[in-house]
Amino acid sequence: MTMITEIKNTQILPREFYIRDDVTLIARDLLGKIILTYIEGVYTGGIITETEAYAGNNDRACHANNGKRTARTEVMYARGGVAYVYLCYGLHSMLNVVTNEEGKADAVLIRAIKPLWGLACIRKRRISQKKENLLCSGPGALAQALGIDKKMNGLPFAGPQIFIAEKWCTGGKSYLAVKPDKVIVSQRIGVAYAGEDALLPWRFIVG
DNA sequence: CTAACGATTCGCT
DNA sequence: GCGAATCGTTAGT
Repeated sequence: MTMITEIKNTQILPREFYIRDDVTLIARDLLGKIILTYIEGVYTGGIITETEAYAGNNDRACHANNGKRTARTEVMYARGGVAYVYLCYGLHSMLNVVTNEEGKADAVLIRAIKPLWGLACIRKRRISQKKENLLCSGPGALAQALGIDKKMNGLPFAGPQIFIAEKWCTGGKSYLAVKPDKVIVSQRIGVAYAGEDALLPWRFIVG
């Protein structure tokens, strides 16, 4: 009964949010935003707490560096606001937010969230993880917690399967994205192969 | 076709 | 701290 009201009050991030040229700015701005998936009738999600920026040009850590086009990277060239999901080490799905206009292959890797919605379901998906604070920390863990895999590659963050929002209404309550008052900046994880580009301060954590 | 490896995680020492 | 798990993607033969 309250469903219609809830949907109406929810504020999905507008497409313009993603269509900006500075991917590091977007990576920062994503901190504190609300992210959820809707799978088999269950919403799971939380607040974004850690991101990394990857730039299509002049960033050797980026899969689509300097125009590299393969079947896997193709979605990175799409218009911003859709998901880039790929499998890492044969077992972990990585969730990225594609940004910038069509043809510019920037993306933001979501590395961690603070889980708030669908905790029972999240714990079920993360059955092997006993520590509550590690449920959604790390890109592979986070994707597993939210039920994200390659099937979600290319889906828009405007829903209905995956959402990023400024405001989310559920259970008669509304939640606003929180602007972190402190952001810790550091080098990106696991990109040593990128040479000098591995040193770029493009990892952002809510402090 | 083949081989090497990765934007990682977890359990064990 | 170390190493196994595990397979799609990629580049090279």
